Amino acid sequence: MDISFTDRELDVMAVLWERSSGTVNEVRDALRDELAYTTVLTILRTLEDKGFVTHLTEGKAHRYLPAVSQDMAGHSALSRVLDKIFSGSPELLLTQLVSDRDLDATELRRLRKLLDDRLSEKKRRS
Amino acid sequence: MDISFTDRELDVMAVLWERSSGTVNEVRDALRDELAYTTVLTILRTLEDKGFVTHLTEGKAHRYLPAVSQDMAGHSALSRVLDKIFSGSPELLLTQLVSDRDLDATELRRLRKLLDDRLSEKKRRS
DNA sequence: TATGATCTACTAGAAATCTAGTAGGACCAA
DNA sequence: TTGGTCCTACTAGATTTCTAGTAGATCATA
Repeated sequence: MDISFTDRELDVMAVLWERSSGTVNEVRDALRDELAYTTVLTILRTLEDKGFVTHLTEGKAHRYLPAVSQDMAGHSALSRVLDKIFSGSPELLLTQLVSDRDLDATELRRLRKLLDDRLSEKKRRS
Repeated sequence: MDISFTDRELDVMAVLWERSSGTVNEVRDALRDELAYTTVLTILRTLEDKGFVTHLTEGKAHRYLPAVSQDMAGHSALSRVLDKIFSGSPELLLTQLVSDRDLDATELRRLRKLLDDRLSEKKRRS
């Protein structure tokens, strides 16, 4: 299954993931750009059509919830970026990541630890 | 400057990056999907309109070249993915990366070395 | 020189995207 | 009970994306 969002849809999903759920107004307020109420509603309905969000009824309004996790979306997005832009090379991607954000030493060490843990876990299992 | 491609455009850019340049036919042959010659031409012209590729004239045909580097495109794509999907957290992104691809120990060590290098470079400069 | 192959330029149509307006229902306050 | 407010459902227009066809130029070759 391929999960992919248009730019606007991604803006909205980011809000829903961040706060776990949201009404039209909550999403609207959280968005950077000033969009009409109905515009945000339309985007949410489109996302619901595509199966990426669901909603509950809350009073007379709807509360929208993500129907796909950040992990799933991240998986799709990352594979696309990795394959098409970084020629499938995780090193290239990581290089870009650390230089882009100019990560500080603490952060770099955290990342390294992450790899260490992964390595020892791998060793243990083999 | 924000660099972003539609799905099809990205397919084409991936080909151009990989082989440094390409005629319509070369690109067409390299694409997974079977597209009409004129379809590929149209995509290249759109990309040229947007300033993402240029072309040279080669005989009666055109040879298209990327006008934006993989690095630049990668920077844009990664920031978007990082911000919107991984909440700006490089750890989350790296976690996804290593688990997605189930990288082997060699690869993991390579990535760790990359971080080590970056760390010592940082130390040296401070 | 006529013909076929190849290439670009132009055109086009369907679908998706992005934005927002209007209608109408429900609810609350005066 | 009427008027305002807030919400969804429906509708709609402009733009972009995706795909590809047609026309016309150019070049090689028979």
